[in-house]
Amino acid sequence: MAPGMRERWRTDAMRSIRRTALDLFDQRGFAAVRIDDVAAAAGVSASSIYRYFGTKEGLLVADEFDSMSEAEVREIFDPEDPVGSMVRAVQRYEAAPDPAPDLASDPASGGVSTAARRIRYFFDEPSVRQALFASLDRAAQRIAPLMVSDTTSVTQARAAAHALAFAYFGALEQWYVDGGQRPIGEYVEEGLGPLRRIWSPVT
Amino acid sequence: MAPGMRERWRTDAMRSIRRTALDLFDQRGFAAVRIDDVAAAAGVSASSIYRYFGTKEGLLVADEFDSMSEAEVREIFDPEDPVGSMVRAVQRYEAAPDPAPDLASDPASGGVSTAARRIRYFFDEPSVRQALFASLDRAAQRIAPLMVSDTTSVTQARAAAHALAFAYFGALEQWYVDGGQRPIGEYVEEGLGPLRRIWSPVT
DNA sequence: CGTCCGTTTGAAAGTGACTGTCTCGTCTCG
DNA sequence: CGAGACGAGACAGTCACTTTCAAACGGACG
Repeated sequence: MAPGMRERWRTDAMRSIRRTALDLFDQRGFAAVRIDDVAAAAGVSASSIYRYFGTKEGLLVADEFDSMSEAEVREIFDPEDPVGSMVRAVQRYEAAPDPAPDLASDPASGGVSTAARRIRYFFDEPSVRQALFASLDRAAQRIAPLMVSDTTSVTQARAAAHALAFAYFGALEQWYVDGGQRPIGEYVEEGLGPLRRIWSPVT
Repeated sequence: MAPGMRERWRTDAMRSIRRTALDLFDQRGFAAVRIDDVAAAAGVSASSIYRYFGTKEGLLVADEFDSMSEAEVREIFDPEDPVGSMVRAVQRYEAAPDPAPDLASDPASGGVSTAARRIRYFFDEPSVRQALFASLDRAAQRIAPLMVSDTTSVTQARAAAHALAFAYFGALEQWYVDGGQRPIGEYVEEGLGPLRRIWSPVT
């Protein structure tokens, strides 16, 4: 359970790098910022950034889902109520405080959480959008096996998993397009609501 | 209506380049083939390949949908029966002959249509898979507005469009994983079938 | 048939994301 | 405290992709 100093330092470094990168992206634009710039500003080497995040887009698209164990996935995702699971997941995400809540809020961030600031790139920056698709795809691959049942074939489970993951994306995009006035959860509930008619709790 | 020699030559060149690229990919693997190799083998410049296809993945992921007019999309996609539309679309694709049916079948191709040979890369090559996602995303963006109705909000339409497009992908992947024994149409029908309970013909 | 114009092509140089390898410093464990 | 494992930085290399520019080509018109 004790992670060891090494691992903890790595986690802290990753948070710091991501914050630095986000600040730079907001200032100069995603395309205009090079990995070297982020590395220099964060005080690490470019190699490390690739070790940590894999790609430039990885700085924005965190795969909390990827690092979850099978058990954790099962806990979050209920095959009996997939739509409700997604709604709860996004509500938890929305309510969750910053992974690195800064005591002294950075002037560049304007007090907005990094989670909220990242989302803009999901929809405006094509390459980031693509990376997000890849992330949703991986998530779908993980929940698909959980959906197989007596009444749901492997093919149907696979289709359903991708349908859920990307319908979720669609709802999120609409939330973004609308300027994020109403809470995200409502959009997911509204957008995915019709899917309850297929996989509803207590069928 | 007469396209002019220039345009026709361009179309022929594109077909030829794609065939050449596919042959090279099959021989040496996608990653091991450079754009320069394709250019040299096809007798064009690398610049032209980027002009024609945009990216290396574009050589495999053709966006017939992108080049369709609004009217053509409306003709193919029936908002009253979205699932049926997808099934019919894939059946048409499956039945359609090669865009460039070779009189003398290339020994490298083994008589398999280029359409069938391409699919392998959709699922095995990560970057191609991503490019396909982008293509499905664009398709979803186009059909989403068509799905808005009295009973379907903008949010629901957007979610539904992405759900349909990517559920389709899931069904296709299962078809591929199974080794493509049964026809694709059956997989799409099976995988997307449950969605009929939401948007069925003659509600 | 010759000429001019607009579009397209190829050539070439440049950019930057990403990879592989090596060495060195630092943490962990005995 | 020392041996070994492990991760970070430095560095060179590859290649997808972009931009620019001059030459070549097709098409319309005299």
